[in-house]
Amino acid sequence: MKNQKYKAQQNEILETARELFWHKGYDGTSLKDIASSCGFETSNVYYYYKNKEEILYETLRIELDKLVDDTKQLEEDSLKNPVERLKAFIDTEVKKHLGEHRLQGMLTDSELSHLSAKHKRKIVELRNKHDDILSRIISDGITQGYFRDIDVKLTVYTISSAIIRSRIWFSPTGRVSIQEYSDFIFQFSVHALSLGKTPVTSTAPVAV
Amino acid sequence: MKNQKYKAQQNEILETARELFWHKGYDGTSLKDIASSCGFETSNVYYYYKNKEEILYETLRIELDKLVDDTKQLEEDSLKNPVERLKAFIDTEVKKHLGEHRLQGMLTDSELSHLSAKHKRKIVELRNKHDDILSRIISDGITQGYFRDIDVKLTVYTISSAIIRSRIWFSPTGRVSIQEYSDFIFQFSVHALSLGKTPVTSTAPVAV
Amino acid sequence: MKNQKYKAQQNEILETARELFWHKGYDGTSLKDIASSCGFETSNVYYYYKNKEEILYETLRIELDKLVDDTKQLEEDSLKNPVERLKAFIDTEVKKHLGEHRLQGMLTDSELSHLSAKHKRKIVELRNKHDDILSRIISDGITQGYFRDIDVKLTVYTISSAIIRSRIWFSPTGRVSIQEYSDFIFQFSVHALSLGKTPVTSTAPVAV
Amino acid sequence: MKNQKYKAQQNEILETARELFWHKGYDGTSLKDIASSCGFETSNVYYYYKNKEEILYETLRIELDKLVDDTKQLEEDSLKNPVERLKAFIDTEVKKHLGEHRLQGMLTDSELSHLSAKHKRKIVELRNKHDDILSRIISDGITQGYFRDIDVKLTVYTISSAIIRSRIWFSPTGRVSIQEYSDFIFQFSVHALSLGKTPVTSTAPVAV
DNA sequence: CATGAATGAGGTTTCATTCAT
DNA sequence: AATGAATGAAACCTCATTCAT
Repeated sequence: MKNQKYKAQQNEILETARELFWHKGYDGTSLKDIASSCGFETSNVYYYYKNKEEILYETLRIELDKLVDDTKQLEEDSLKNPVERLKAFIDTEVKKHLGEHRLQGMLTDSELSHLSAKHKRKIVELRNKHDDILSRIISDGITQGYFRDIDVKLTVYTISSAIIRSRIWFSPTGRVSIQEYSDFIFQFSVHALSLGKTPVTSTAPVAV
Repeated sequence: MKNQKYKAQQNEILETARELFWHKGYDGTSLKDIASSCGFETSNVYYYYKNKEEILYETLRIELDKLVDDTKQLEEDSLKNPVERLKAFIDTEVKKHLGEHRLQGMLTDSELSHLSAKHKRKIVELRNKHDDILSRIISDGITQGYFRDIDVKLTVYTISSAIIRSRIWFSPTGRVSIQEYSDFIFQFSVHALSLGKTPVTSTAPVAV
Repeated sequence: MKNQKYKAQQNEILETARELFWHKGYDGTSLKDIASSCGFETSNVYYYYKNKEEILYETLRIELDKLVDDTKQLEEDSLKNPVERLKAFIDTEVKKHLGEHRLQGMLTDSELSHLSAKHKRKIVELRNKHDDILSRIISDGITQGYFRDIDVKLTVYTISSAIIRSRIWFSPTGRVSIQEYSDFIFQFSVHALSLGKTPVTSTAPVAV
Repeated sequence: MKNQKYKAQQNEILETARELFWHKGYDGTSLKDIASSCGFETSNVYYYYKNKEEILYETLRIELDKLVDDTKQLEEDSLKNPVERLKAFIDTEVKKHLGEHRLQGMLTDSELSHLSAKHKRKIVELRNKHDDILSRIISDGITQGYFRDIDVKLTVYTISSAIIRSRIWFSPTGRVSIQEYSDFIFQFSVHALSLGKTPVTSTAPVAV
């Protein structure tokens, strides 16, 4: 049975790898990069992980596990109304993606090809489970009359894209705080989902 | 002076490289991959390009040049109203990203690190120029009373993210056509930018 | 289409590899060993062969092809009587195994496990084809009354073993010439296959 | 002074190593393979042996010691006549090579190169001692008129080869039992050593 | 205009070995 | 008596790049 120090080292490797994979991509990150960042030699990585692919898999799995965990309570429609659930969902996600322990949403896409068939299946499954949570919020909102009748899948993709890509341009030292950006995405989405006719038209400018 | 055939070959390499860079990333794409796809030997690539980095640079430069070209006419505020300009912008972009000659939006982010300092500066400059076009449309829309008062930069990022990431989940054989998705993004954005109070609230459900 | 120099280089690698595999085994031979013996760098080997396994396969395949080729004419029972065919077979084999271009019989056994499934099948097939030639000679000899009724398969194995293992102890500078050893094996075998009752018994010593 | 448990562990390592060396060769067997098969960690092997080479040496030494032990009584010419001694020798050897505790005759050849100079000398010495036992049986047989006048050394090599290589094709589940094969080799050899003129000629077929 | 041939750096991985515990 | 943790050498292999032809 592996003790605490072993698990701690595994964790450090994972954290380091995640950060590096994010910045330089899977192919662009060498095990030497990872090992050096951890302060030991390349070969020692193999004491903790079978190979590079396993590190990628663990990275992705843990990320998605956490994501699903943090949002799964929002699935229960009884708790709150869909608007509040949407707000909570976006808030959780944005903070996950931009906060201290940033999630590397991008990994989920381009790096999937490096996974073994079995691992890929597992990861896609988790990703779908996560998407389903947002889907449910949107469709509940439509059914219960909070949102207009809109394509649920496209909506999920659009909102997710905005959150995931925020990682690219968001700067912790910038003008906008994480909370402000979270609020922005929520407001943007909620306006987009608003009931009623298209509020602006291209032919007749609407006065203030 | 290089003749036409030379340029044609350069172009084929570039097109091929772009496609491969997109699918497998810069690090995941070898010059042999590119050469093989073009039907000749690796060493021949060096007759057309100095090195791999130059191919990446050209790939990015041309992409962004085209993007800027295709959208720069929308900058002139006199032509049409901002709503129409937004529609045209989104339409052009979505088609660029999802159509036959897909743009590799992703390149613009993670692959920048592979460029030399000089090349990086040039690419970032172009990207900013492109972002400015959308910025201008949004801010014109606000000034002229078409859109509500909203953070322009965040809006630009959000809309761009939705478009760029569409590449990841969009399937040409799927249920949704490119035109439909373009329309969806436009409607989504235009709702989000709509004037008036927040159309839904979390406390009072709006009846059907 | 690969030209002559390419094929010549491939051949040199193969010859070198064969010699090294024989002396040090497959696992004990590094590609650097092979490359160094050929006078170039390790990486250049990959210009000629896909990987190490392919070199092993080619080594074995060519050897066995040659063996089968050289002995297949002996299969035709019409030509000569089985005793002469046995003599010719043994002579060919011994010379193949001990002569200038020594065949590496040992490879056929222990190194099979390093081959891919497809390659292994091919090699075993060739080896069986070769064994069949000797089998046919023995069984023809029995049928035609030259040899006593003896287990054909065990006989084939026993004679083959003597020939193959000669590689281990035979010294070109030693007391015995290749021809003498070939004659010895033939005489030994022919006595062993002789008709009649067991010529010596353990209970009654046979006087001179 | 090392106690019994220590020696028992040493022995288990040796037995395991012997089996693995045989199946995969010295280079193809890792200390981890050996340790895992014994049920403990790699580093623990070093508590019992100085290094890998020592394990190989001990493996070979013990094998040959046992071989010599088991056959040395056959050396005394007074005991039985040479034919019976040959039968006993072959029987012992075949059973050693094919029985439960199979001897790894092959090791004696290709793996010698991994030994230090001192160890190599010792092993070759033991091998020669073993060969001498068979030599003595054959030469006694010739002197006492049991066998025809034949090259003793070549005979020893030929019979040994048949026995050693049996390991390669013999299958415990096959058609032939160990005892049957032992008898076969004995009969084959005894025929080969039989007195009298060559019992078959290539010119005049001998009728049944 | 293109290939042939080679190299050297670097990547992933394995493995014998060590040393502290 | 055995494990934990780490290392360094070396293995296989890939790849960008070069240069002669």
